[in-house]
Amino acid sequence: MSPTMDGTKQRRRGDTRQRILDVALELFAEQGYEKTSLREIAERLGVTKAALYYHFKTKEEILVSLFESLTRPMEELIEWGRRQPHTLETKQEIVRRYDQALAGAAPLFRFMQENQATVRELRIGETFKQRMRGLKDIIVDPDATMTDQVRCFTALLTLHAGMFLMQDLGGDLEERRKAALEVAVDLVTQAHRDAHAS
Amino acid sequence: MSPTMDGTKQRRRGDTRQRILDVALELFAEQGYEKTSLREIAERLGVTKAALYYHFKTKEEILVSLFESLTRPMEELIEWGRRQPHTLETKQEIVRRYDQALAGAAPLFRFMQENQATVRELRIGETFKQRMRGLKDIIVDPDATMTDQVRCFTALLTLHAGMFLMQDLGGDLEERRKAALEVAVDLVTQAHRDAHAS
Amino acid sequence: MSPTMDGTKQRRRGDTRQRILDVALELFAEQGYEKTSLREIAERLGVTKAALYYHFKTKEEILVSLFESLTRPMEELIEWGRRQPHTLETKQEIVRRYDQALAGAAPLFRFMQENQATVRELRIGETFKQRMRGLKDIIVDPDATMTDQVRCFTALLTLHAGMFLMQDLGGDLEERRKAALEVAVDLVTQAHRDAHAS
Amino acid sequence: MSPTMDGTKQRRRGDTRQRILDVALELFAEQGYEKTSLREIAERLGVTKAALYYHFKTKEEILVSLFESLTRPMEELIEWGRRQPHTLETKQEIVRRYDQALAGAAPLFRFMQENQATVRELRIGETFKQRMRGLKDIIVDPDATMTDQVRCFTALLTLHAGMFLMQDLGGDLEERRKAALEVAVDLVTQAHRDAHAS
DNA sequence: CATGAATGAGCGTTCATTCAT
DNA sequence: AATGAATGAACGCTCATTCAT
Repeated sequence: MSPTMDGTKQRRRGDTRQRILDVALELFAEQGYEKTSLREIAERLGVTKAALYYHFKTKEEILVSLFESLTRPMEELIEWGRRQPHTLETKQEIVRRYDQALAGAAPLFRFMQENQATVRELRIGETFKQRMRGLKDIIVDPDATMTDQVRCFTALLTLHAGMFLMQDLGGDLEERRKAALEVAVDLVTQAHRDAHAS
Repeated sequence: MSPTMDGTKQRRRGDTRQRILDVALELFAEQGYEKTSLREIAERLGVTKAALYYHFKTKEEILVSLFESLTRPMEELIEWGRRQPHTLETKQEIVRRYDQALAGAAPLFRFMQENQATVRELRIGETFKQRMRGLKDIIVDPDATMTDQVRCFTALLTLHAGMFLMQDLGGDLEERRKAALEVAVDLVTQAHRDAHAS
Repeated sequence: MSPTMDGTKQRRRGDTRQRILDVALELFAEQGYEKTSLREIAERLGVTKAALYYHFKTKEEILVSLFESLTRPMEELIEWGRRQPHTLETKQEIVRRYDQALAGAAPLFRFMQENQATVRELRIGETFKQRMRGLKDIIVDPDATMTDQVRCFTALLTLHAGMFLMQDLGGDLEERRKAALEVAVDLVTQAHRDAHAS
Repeated sequence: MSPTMDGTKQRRRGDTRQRILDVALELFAEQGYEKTSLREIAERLGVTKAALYYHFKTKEEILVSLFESLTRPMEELIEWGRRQPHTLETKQEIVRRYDQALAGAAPLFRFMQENQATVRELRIGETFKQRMRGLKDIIVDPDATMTDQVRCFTALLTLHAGMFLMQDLGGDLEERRKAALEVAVDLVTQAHRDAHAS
């Protein structure tokens, strides 16, 4: 009965923590945070609730852990953006890279979008808000008119919507994402040109 | 003991139902649907939980009632839009009027936006989805390119964002709303022109 | 708008009390006492719960009233039986008449049978027990062997069973009742003969 | 802190599930199913309501569990009976053994008898009905006259009555049971003889 | 590394009942 | 003769969390 036996069960040794995260993300995204109980997560994994508490101190910590690992790219993007000159090219590149970051952690972002009320009261709420502010500061020119500021903000929104909300437009996901990216780049470009017009 | 006596208690006779709706909307918008308990609503009103059940069959019914009464203008807008020719002017007018509808029921729309995961599982979820689809069908030209379809969809999003999400842009609410409306109209216009270019 | 107008509503004037009893009996028999709520009774009648309280002091009183009016024949039967000589013919006649009494208030007796646990804690519980004891004293000879006493008791049971429990035996209700009556008479007769054998 | 310490608390380790069943049966039989609340059961055990839910999914499941474990002998009896020839001796033996089965789970059977209305709506209702049908099919000859079929059915009833209903006949329980058994055997015998008379 | 057993707080809901009108 | 509005108590159930083993 060595623990290294590669039976279906034993093979999983040590990655329980990751499996918890996987299942939790799936369920959080599907049903929301409050409607997903630890019992449900545990059952789907074939372990007991208490096992979850070996790996995480609270339910919220599971979410924090998911958030931190999955939004690393977004954080790096902001850091990168901060060091760039505020040129049009930078802004366009930010938009393109943010689109990538979104796609890379789609379930989490979907969750964040659909559970805003919940997230607001959680530790990650403020963190996320700051990230969005960081992004905004890069692509929004503070001297621009309010209208152009809105355009830039909307650009970010469009990317989110392209991933999660525009199913009614038909076409497949990739097509919609591509179009959304185009619109987003367009908005940022337009805002930039307005601001730097002679 | 005339019913017009303005005693703190007697004055309230008969309007309990409306007071429940008021308090519920306030709390739903503030904390979310699941985190708002009937106990909380009742306590804030100075009645017992059971009293709520005299006026509404379930917790969900309170929300349904709020939804139905507060989205009437949106419904009427869609009906009006359907009867109009699909001209640019109509689309612009829809956007303007939708902005009005949003402003008139801001707390509810904020609630809908921040509790999407919850709403999706509730009766009003599907209804709301259909409404949004209805709006989309009016301002989105089905023959347009995907990019222009996204532009129209984004226009609607921008209005929502103008009300709830753009606080970081500074300025006051009215300023942001005006700018958002401008961007929205612009997006719809651009999409329309693309589609009807020679 | 005279109250004597024979509109569907107005015609019922004054017999609401009886209509409550009718509906209550139907529901009590169908679903049991505890599972039948006053709300349900009121709704089915198209009145409010409070109206029930105009006619009856408590839920239990509705049942008491049903019981008292529907078991009058049983009471009279016992009074009659007490005045008769304890002959075989009397006993047989008691069985026959009890069969009639049962048939005349079948829903109530079904209710009593299926809700014994509940009835035991209600006011009518003791009353009913005394009635059964009264019946027993007439058809059971106190000097008889225990076996013969059981036979007589079983005779009564058989009648109940004939009305409510023997559906699995096939045939129609009348056929089963006739057979049950025959068996009951038979049991009483056998008990009597045993006791009076030389 | 050895688990064999006979402290009032420690001794109980691991048998909570059984203690729940014991207390539940006692209360269900005494007061009925609906009038017995989980709070009551928990309090009597010195645990919280939630503890019950660790061991059973629902209140109904407690009853199902009681039913299944306590009616095993009845089930085995039916299986045995089905494999026997349909002789008089078999039928008599079934009656005797059923008497034993009843005595072995008296509180449960008393509960089933006194809560028929409730049981009918529960999962065990149909199961129990099928069991009774199974028993009936063994001791009731389908070709017999309705009267003889009723006799056989009555035989089973008599056994039930002997355990629960015949307290008014005086004597002690054992005496009544013996007499009831005698009457039951007699009824079955009589039915069999009628059917197989030349 | 994980389980078994349990808790305390709370939830949405239902009920019989009351009472001023 | 009946309603509208409300209550207090209870119910079955679920949850995140704890802790000895």
